[in-house]
Amino acid sequence: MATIKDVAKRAKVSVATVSRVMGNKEHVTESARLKVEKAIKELNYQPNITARRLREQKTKSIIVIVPDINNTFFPEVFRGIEAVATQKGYRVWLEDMQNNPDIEREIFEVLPQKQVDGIISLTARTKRETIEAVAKQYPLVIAGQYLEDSKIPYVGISNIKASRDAVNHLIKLGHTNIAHISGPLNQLIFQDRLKGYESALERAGLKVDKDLVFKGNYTYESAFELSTEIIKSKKQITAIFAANDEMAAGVIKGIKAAGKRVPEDYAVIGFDNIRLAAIIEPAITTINQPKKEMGKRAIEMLFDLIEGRALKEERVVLKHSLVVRESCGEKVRD
Amino acid sequence: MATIKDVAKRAKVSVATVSRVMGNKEHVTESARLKVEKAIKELNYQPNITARRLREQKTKSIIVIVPDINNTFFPEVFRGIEAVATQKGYRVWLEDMQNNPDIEREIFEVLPQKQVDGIISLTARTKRETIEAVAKQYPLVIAGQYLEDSKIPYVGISNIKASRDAVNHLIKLGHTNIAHISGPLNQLIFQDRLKGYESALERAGLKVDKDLVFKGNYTYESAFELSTEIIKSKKQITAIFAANDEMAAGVIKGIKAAGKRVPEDYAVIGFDNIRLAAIIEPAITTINQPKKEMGKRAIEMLFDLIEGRALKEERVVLKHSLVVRESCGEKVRD
DNA sequence: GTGAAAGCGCTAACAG
DNA sequence: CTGTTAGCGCTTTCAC
Repeated sequence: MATIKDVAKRAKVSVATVSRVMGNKEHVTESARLKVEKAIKELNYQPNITARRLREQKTKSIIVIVPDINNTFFPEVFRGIEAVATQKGYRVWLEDMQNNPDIEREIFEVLPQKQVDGIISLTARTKRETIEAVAKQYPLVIAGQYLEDSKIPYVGISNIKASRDAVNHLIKLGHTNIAHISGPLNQLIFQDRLKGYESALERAGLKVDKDLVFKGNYTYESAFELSTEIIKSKKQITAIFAANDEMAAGVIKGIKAAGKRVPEDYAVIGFDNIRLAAIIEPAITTINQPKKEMGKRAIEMLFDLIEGRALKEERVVLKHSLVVRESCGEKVRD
Repeated sequence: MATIKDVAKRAKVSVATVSRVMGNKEHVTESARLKVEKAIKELNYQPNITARRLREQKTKSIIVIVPDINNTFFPEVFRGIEAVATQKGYRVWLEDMQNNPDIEREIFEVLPQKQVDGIISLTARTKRETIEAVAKQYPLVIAGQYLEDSKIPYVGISNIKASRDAVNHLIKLGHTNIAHISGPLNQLIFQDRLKGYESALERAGLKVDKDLVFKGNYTYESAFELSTEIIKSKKQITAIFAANDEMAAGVIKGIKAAGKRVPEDYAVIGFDNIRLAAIIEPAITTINQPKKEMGKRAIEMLFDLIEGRALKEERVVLKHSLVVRESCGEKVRD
């Protein structure tokens, strides 16, 4: 591999001049620039980024932590992040926790060694102190999740409002006995989705019944198993609000496996609007989260942090929307 | 951040000694080692990996190129790769081509600048010369795909045999008019799957009919659209072999949308055994590829290459298996 | 067994 | 406008 010295020698200039040309700096005569560019091309020179990083004391790379790469929600956010980062010449490292809390803990613990310029976390399940500790060392933005009373900037949607919209949709369709399959309630967003559910019921004058809340762990499998309980319930459930699409898919599968129909026997509404929601049958009516946008905003905020600019907003709340498909009984073209 | 100098000063030794302790080298007295370790702990010292890389002329990182992160086949292979790589202290950089040939081309073209120790590609769609050129500069292993008559090492399964197994399953169930939805036939693995299909028919004494082959592009959407043609076909098709599960899911959706039933009107068999295959209805009977294993073997081969060891095998062929679910009419517990 | 010092390739401060 | 040079933090000779 040719180095900057080789280029300098060939172009008969100093390394400083070569460096200036590379960096598109001023104070270089046109003739010098031409000579350098010629030499670069002839030697097929690529600057050594490791050396550049060492010198500049920047890694030009960031880490994105995703809870589970198999839930397509996260890859979509990731793509939003990557698009912006790549454009700025940053590398993006993906840390997948494989939906495993142990791995998650470990990731956060070794994070300080990783030496990156910043971190975006699509999860906030880990102990608060651990995350805060990381945030002290690194620019950190959380996306899709958040920490209560924390200074850590985040971008997300209003989970309470969005859930209310979901449940209102069910109420408008005439349902009164609406169950909720929650995510893990140690995560604020799932607490919020539960709150939104309760608040929608209250506003409609319906009873909030603890027996109608089933605790999922946010996976497909967990909801599949809960379907049995839901069907057995004495509460005459006719509609289900699942806290994410994976779980919505899981209950639907379970309900059908038990010989019941969706939406005829049970209307089901989900949350996230992942790819799967449009594929399974019936296609899932759900709340759309602007995933790509979320990624973009997160990385933009991170760059503000990295480059020492003040954040315009510490908390960015994006718009969600209701996507009506088939699983609630209003068949609409997708 | 503390540097090696700070540690040396605090431990009252030279930086060389600190470096030796870090590297677990010999020729350090126990007392010196203890002093250094104490200082490291006290200063919470983390060696600067950028500096180390520059000095060692290694990046300790590799690139994994995936065609489409949304097809869960790839994340599963990726996890196999990552598990091994992380353990060895390597970082894995994911390049997602977003199922876009332009991006793919671009990725391969800029690859030389990326300065990594090695590359694993889960795709081989790009022009052969481009890939070969990359392989000249970098240790490169291809997984799940391959290049004909190329020296580039790869790990995969026998796509011909596996497809034959798939089609044989259909034949055993009594089908004689079996259609095939192929992937893009500029990719060898999809050519092979077509060959396996044809060979199974021939061996069974069935006619091979070009009109029974429908060209998909390996996405869900493409197969969804082809379903119309398949249904309209005059060939009395009763069974379909889709070259991957995404397309199997797509045809199934299309068939059902047209008011026909799977497996009663059309038996469908897929390929890959991705997560989706077990989720959609009917659950897809398919060929399992050992995805995680594939990733592991690929990264092990890559390390052999990086570290200059001779490869035990240039081409590793893993075992596939038939997974019987519902889409062919033999309902079996998953 | 240990330390001094060279040098990986680059950028930027400084001098001219 | 251009060149010389220090130095980023580390590992590894080479002396002692």
